[in-house]
Amino acid sequence: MLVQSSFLQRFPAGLVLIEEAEPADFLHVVIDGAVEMFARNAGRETTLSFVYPIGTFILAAVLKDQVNLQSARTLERSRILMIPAASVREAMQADTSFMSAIVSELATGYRTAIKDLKNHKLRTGAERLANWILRLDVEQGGSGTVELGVEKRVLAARLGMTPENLSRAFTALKPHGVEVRGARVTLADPDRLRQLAQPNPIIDDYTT
Amino acid sequence: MLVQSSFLQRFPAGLVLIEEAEPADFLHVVIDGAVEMFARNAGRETTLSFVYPIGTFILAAVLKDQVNLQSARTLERSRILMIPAASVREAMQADTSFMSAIVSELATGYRTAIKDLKNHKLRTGAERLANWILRLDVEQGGSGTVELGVEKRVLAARLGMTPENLSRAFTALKPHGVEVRGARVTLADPDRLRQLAQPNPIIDDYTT
DNA sequence: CGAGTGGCTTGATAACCGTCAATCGAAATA
DNA sequence: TATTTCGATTGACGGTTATCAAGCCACTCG
Repeated sequence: MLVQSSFLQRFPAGLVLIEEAEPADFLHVVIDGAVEMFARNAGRETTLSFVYPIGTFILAAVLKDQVNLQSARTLERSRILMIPAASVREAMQADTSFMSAIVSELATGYRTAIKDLKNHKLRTGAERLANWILRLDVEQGGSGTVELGVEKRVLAARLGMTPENLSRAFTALKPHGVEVRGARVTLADPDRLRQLAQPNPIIDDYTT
Repeated sequence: MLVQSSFLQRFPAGLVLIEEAEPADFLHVVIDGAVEMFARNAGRETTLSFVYPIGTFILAAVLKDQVNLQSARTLERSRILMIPAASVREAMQADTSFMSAIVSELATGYRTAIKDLKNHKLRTGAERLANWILRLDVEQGGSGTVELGVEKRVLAARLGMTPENLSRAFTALKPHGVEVRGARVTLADPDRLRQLAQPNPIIDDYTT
């Protein structure tokens, strides 16, 4: 029933999929590509998260039948599964294991948001960047060579700073063994960077 | 079963109930009093939220059987209902309507965290304070006279600033009709304050 | 090849915020 | 009443970040 009512859509890069303050009509599942969640207020804009396969967005708004708190745009060509909000709510009531999965997904998202809040309230921009790089290094095999994966201005918004400030943050990390060439970052001395970053398992979403 | 295994405890003011990075053994329900959720990192500390009756805390950690991301301390004498984590998880699987309630509570908490993140990334300290006061005014009847309800240094941590900076933020709001005397704030011209604050229903948790 | 484009970087400046130190003031205590 | 205490405030200063402007660089396209 869920699958019957939903449909798979292709979108080009840079397309706005949903707008904040609008009703959450569909639960979105990223099958392929990448999506940026962002929000605006009083002329300012910030990026709240990236969603990669297989990830969902605006689940909470769908469940509460409320408006989106965030907008979403594709970062690249993407395939998105769109499931009508009402179908999600019905399926949840009909299928306990599905509801259980939703609880798990919601709890994880909630905890990630809390971590992000701590990241922003308890760290400077350079520290957030250092931890971002260290996480990427772990995710990419710990070779000491890291691909940023997104444009720097997008990364800046994700880290809660301006592109100018991101440049300066990279410069500040240079004495700690961080070299940047385009989208590729090399770590001469990960331990020294770790000393600055002080990665914390209850803020940063990776182990070791 | 839930009620059988759980117990109601009284705590004095200022007592730490749970510590971050420790396993979530009990779901906590604030029956009476007030609780401050806070977190530390690298010598810094910040307050993430206040919990008043009837509110819960560390629900997500309990459900995922993981460690707390936040610490909790009482702001005043409080009565807390403590429910063993395993009981919560069992009851959830046994009772669909209970699980449904958990979904709702999780989704609300998730959305509140996102709002808070937007509040911090998209506003200055003075703007956050202005919106905080306007929300209190609405909650307290819209009379233009507002009780802060917590010590200023606690409020400062909640708003993500130092006590010194909170003092200066109050001073900055003076030209917008905000007068402070101790814990009581009076709004000479709420509309002028609103013009500065630009309250936004998808950031601030109140409706006009 | 050359001009244009867009992302990135750098510099100058100002706004914002944190830290340290001193002081104020109200409430509790002797 | 005098004193102590502690939260709140103020001033000075430095660190952090945003803004504005200019320049750099790689890539695209004519």
